Formats: sequence, C-alpha cells, structure tokens
Amino acid sequence: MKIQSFKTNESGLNRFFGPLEAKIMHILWNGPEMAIKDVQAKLAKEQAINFNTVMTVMNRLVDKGVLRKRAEGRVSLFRPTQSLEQFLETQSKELTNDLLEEFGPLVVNHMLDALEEADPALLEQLEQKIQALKKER
Amino acid sequence: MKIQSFKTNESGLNRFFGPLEAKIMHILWNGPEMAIKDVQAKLAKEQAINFNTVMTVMNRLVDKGVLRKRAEGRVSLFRPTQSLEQFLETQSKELTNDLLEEFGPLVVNHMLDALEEADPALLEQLEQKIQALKKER
DNA sequence: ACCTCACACTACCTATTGTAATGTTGGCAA
DNA sequence: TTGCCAACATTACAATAGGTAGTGTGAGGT
Repeated sequence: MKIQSFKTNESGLNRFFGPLEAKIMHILWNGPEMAIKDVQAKLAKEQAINFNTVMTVMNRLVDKGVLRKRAEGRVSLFRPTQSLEQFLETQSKELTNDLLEEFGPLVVNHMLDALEEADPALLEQLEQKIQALKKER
Repeated sequence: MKIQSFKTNESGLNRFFGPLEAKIMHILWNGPEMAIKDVQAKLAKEQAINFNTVMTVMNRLVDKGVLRKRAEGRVSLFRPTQSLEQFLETQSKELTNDLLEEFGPLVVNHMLDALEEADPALLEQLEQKIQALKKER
C-alpha cells in the first residue's frame, strides 16, 4: 500500500495520515526504533490511550509500508521505512509531478504568485536555478 | 462542504471526486443545465444505472457545493457552481499554495526538475514571468 | 378518484481510520 | 510443575465517504 491522498484541509503529517497515525509517525520519526508500549507511553502523556489501539494502528502502518516491524525477542520494534526527509522528498516530488501533469502551465503561474507573496527569497532561488539549468545545456 | 483531498493514484476529475461523481461532473461540465433523468440517460449509454443512485450522488454534490440545484416546475435542474476552468483554477491554486506552505523550497526544486524534463517551453515562460515580476518592483 | 413520475428519505455495502474487547502464547515465578 | 502475565493476534464496532437502491410522498394529468 502507499500514501494516495493529500488533504487540503489539514496541515503537516495530517495531510497524509489520520490524526492518530500522524502522531505515531511523528513519534517514530523523532526517536529511535520503538516497541508499541513506548509509543503508547509517549501518546499517553497527552491523552490516555489503549495499548491495543496503538498496536492496531501501528500494524496498519506496517501494512501500508511506512513502518517496518522487527521481532526482538518477544517484543516487536517499529521504525519508519523512510526518514522524514526522504518521505517529504518523495511526497512533494510525487505531488509536484502530479500537479504539473494535471494542470501544466496553470500551476507555473500560481507558483509564482504564491512565491511572490509568501517568500521573495524563493523567487531568487528559482531564478538562479533556471540560470544554472540553462548553462548546463 | 468542499473538496478536501487530492488523490495521487487517480487522474483527471477522479483526483477530486469518486468515480461516479466524476462522471456526473464531467457530463454537467460538458453540457447545459440538466435534470437527473438527463444525466442518468447519458450515464446509461455506458452502463445501466439506477435513477435513484444518480439522484443521491447529485444531491450529495449539491451538499458539497459543487452543483447548484434549481426547481423548474416539478423538475430539478442541476449545473456546476463553477465552470470547469474556474474549478481547475481554484483547485490548482489551492494545491499549489498548500504545497509551498508545506514543503517550501523542496517544491521549487522538484518543479524545475519536472519542468525541465516535461516541458522546457514552460521554463522559458517561467523565466519571463520572473523578469516581469522583478520589473514591477 | 387515481395513477404516474420526480423527488425525498432511508438503508445497506465497501473502505478507511479510530477504538477496544477477547483470544493466544511463551517465559518466568511460586 | 503450574499458572499467571505481558505482548501479540484476532475480531469487531463506530464514523465518514462514496456507490447502490428500495420505499415513501406529493402534485398533475387522466
């Protein structure tokens, strides 16, 4: 399985995951390989949560291919299959390609409008990358 | 309600709608204001489909705000609230903004890589737009 | 008066996500 | 040795989204 939907009404990891899934991924991305109990303990700091609930969701994340499970004695240890950076890289690339495929030039204009308002520095970066690309040819 | 999810494993209108919803929107975007029966007739050319099914889905599209319903005698006529062009414009803008918000500079790079491969002409367009923006200031 | 047609209402199915009870098993303690 | 407990597996239920469709209702024409 794979991530296959980007939510426009959420932010951060919640754009790719359900709320509990997102919290779990956040924890696993900001710590070492962990057992279910460890994740539960971290989640419980905010809100009491059932062990089995955490287990079910973590196993589903394994099914989806975003977590990897490894047996260590009778305990299962979980860690993301990709680093957060890789994940964001993969997702943003996929989304960018999809957007260009689907909308083509429309997106180029929106991109510029958005860049101009939000972050003129990125505009500079953009121009320089274009120059660089031109030189390559 | 509003569109709130962009599917990466689909294409065209199916990125924003369910498969039946997408077919219905396609029909309404490529024809005049229509009654349920008209839409059903068009759908039935490919595949027999129940009148009530079409009605339910069309009413849900009204709830979502993408269709508008108008009583004409005892018949209800439906049409999109936005033109297809406006819809795509809105969606691509929203998505572009979200992408930049979420990923910032990452997206700028992917955008360029994708543009270079897919459509070098867009690269030119991009550069010219940047020049134009710079002059404005 | 009644029948038909369009619409409304309701319900069920599948999938996704959150939630949690119940079942199973293997290793350690008494 | 026996038996309990911790961790895992299995199963199930709720909510939401979307596809499907039966049943109910009401207004117009016959």
